[in-house]
Amino acid sequence: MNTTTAQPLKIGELAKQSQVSVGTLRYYESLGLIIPIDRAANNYRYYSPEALQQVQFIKKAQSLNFSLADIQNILNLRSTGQSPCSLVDKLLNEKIEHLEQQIQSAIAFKQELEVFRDRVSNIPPTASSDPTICQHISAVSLT
Amino acid sequence: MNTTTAQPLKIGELAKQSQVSVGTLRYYESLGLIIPIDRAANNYRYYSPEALQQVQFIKKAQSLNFSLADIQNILNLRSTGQSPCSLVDKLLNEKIEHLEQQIQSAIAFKQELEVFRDRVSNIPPTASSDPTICQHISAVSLT
DNA sequence: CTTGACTCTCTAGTCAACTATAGGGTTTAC
DNA sequence: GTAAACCCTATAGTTGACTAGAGAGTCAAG
Repeated sequence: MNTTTAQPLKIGELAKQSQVSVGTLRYYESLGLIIPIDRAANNYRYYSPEALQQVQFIKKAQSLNFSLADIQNILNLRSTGQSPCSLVDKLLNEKIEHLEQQIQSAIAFKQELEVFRDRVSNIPPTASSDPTICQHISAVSLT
Repeated sequence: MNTTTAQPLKIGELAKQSQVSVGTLRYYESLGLIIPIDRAANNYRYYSPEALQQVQFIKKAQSLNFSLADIQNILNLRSTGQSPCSLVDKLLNEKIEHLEQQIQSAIAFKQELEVFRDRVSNIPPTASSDPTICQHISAVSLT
């Protein structure tokens, strides 16, 4: 569809484009997260251009606390005998729900930290070098 | 202030109340995250009741991707020579900012997963047992 | 036709955050 | 006054997610 002819990538190219090390890519493969479309006669890995998006998906999910095992459960369904749809659906619903909880939790925690910060910055200099500040810190903003 | 007389806790009690193992509490102490108010003659650790809140704070921060080192930076300021206020303020501002980014990112990712889920559940059964589903999965919802 | 940049496999090391175990002392309930 | 349940230190092991290194094959430029 694109004007640029989409050629298979060697691992080093995928690494550079995705900002993920070659070692990490091979590690991901060992977990079944990304699989090269081909191994040429020379035994080099060749990746489809979509692999780049897949790696970015992995990175994004990972930055949101998904473990590689989680991600594998989402991505690597080919091997399961059952129809993937209901499975994916279930998994995704769980993940979406969990994400929603995390968002709410993060919003609340951010507010707590803000209250905390404002409290701390209102403590006069003399008081703030008081060792008991730590007691305050530990007691503030902890619902 | 409370009607319940607040007595120092032994490590097992703190563990039970905070749902954190005794081993983990000792580990936290080794990092300087929680410090017992006292060591009795028997060498047992005794914690103030506020320690419970502190442990909950740690757990909450941790669930939001703060490392124990991060948390220690926030909590354990007693030892720094400089006034903690500006330091805490800086740290907290960074953390709040980062949390805000994570929230936005999580919201966006959640939406992506929802789109993804809806796409998957619209694939007819025959298609969904097609091995190429994985190609779709890897190509969908990956901004 | 060789040199340097790439690739391969396999094994081992690292770091964070725990968890478990050994070997011993203490407290509490009966 | 003893047995169970607790506490102590110190060390070692585990898990997840990598990172590094050895030893060897491959490809592209000059």
